[in-house]
Amino acid sequence: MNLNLENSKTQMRRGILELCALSIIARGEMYPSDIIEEMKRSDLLVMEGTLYPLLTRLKNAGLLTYRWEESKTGPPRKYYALTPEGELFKNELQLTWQELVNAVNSVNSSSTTQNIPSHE
Amino acid sequence: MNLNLENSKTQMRRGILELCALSIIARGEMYPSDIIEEMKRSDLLVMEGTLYPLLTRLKNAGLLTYRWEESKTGPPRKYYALTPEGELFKNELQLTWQELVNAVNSVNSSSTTQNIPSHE
DNA sequence: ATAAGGTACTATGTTTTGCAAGGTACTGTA
DNA sequence: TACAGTACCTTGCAAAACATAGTACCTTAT
Repeated sequence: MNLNLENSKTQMRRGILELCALSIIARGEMYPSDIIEEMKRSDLLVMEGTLYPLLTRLKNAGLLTYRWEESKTGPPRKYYALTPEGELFKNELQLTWQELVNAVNSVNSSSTTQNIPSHE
Repeated sequence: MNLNLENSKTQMRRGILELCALSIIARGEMYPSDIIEEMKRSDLLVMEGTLYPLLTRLKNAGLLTYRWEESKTGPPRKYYALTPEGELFKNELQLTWQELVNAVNSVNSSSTTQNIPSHE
């Protein structure tokens, strides 16, 4: 039951990666190493062992498709793209994310003013 | 392997509740039903079965303390308050949260401009 | 006194997911 | 053939949210 910052960060990442992967792929076809690079660029570290199962889940849910493409520097790559359903779901997730941000801001902002002076 | 909005919402909530609970308690002593009410007010639904174990974890980690207080309308209540360590940890979590928000915004914002015209 | 109903706290089992670690397979070079 | 690099995949573990059920205390009514 380790309660440290690293662990909390991991917990916060949950459910966010789904949205971020969809958002990044929405820019255009991408293969996993590209996606990892893009996330790194935004200070969102992702492990291979996280991303591959995630992409498989999204593909099985009909939100992504992929095509194989040969590479000159190694084995062939899976280039992912959004399906129409994926586009819809991405938009819903963005809305959900925005609502969550608002909720957290709301909880945190009211902490400064409220000190509830007790009658005395 | 259900991939629906409700599930994604739940996953996004993860790790946030810890921060929100600390933030709410930071306003002053609270007992669990109060906290649930406060969160509901900010559109952050929490189940009893989630909050009670969470508070226990935070207390065992030395971030919270509590005292019993009698109630006129039912059994005694556990009023929680932050320890100095809890205050510190709350601040760290807020920073972590802000970094995450920035990262997600960064990923989502660049989706409009980037279309990477390929050389041809 | 006892029963009923509400409030508050606790415990158990399931599910999901991030991550670490390890594995497979294709490519080019020495 | 051996190797290094790239890319993809799988397995097992741990943490946490939730549903559900249960315990305990208090007040009120019969």
